[in-house]
Amino acid sequence: MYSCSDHKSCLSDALYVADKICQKKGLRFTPLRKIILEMIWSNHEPSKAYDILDKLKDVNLSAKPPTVYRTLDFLLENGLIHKLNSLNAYIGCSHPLEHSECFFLFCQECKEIKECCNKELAKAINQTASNNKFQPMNVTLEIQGECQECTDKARL
Amino acid sequence: MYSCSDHKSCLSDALYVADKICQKKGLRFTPLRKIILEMIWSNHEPSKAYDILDKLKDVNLSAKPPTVYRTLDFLLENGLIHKLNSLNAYIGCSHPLEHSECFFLFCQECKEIKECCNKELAKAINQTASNNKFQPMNVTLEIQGECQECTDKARL
DNA sequence: TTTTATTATGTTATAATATAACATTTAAAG
DNA sequence: CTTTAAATGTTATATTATAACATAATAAAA
Repeated sequence: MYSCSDHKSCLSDALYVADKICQKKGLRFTPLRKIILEMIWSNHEPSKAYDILDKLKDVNLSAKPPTVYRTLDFLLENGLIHKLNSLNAYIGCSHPLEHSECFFLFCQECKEIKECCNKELAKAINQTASNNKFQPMNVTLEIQGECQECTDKARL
Repeated sequence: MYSCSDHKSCLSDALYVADKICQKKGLRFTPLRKIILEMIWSNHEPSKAYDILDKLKDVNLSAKPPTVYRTLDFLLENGLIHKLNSLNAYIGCSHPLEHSECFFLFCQECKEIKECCNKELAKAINQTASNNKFQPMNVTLEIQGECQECTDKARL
């Protein structure tokens, strides 16, 4: 799905923005937080907590689940990553702080995630909630399917 | 959130429809499947797999996780229940077979779920997918927040 | 600059959710 | 019937996540 011509810049941009945000909010972007965010941004696929833990053990032999989950919580709380509930996995946020409602397209073929934020859709969701006299606080919208590239490949 | 004046009829309707659907599809609506669907429909709150297992043990002492998960899989596959990914819980489908895309409102206060299916919203989602050249196959839309009744109560 | 408070991380243990693999039973089809 | 297929039983284990308490590192106050 992704055609980022230079993934290194996806990664470095994400780290740069994360650092900025932490500075602005007076939060500490510690080495642990940085390395885990780096791992999550190593590609555009969702990362599983225990896979992160395994990688982390290469660096820190004594890493344990709470090490990872605490860091994921920090990153989630500060909008630097998202949790994909339908996959029990985590993905870097491609535009932290810019909005609150993010939607996800997950290609079951190439396993890549695309974060797509669309005001029309957000509006439609809020309208639906409103029609039901419901005050939305947290929206999970995850669309699984197949991206164009994979559909094209399958046709060959 | 719910004001079903007579919940017994929610339950009996659901069981009746499930039975009909199984007949139509040539599937067996066994006692186990029926009792678990009944448990799920005992209220409008999401049911957790291990809570179902605990209840099931009252009836069948030797019930074990696969007993429950297999039955949940059957009910899911045949559109009789939905899984709420953001809660790791299950809820009865309020209109099996009538459509494929169901959205959920979950009130964090009263814990009730409302299934809300809205063509406009489904259209907006498909449009978003289409704009991203993406073929949707499975949509998870779960809105957590507060229902009117609970908001009103809090104001008193 | 030392002390104190706060935040982050380490560590042990366990909870909660879910599935694999194989055995047995039950019901359906021939 | 009896053979086959579907459902359920059973044992074991995988996967995901958190509670609770100990220690270390940093920041703030004195």
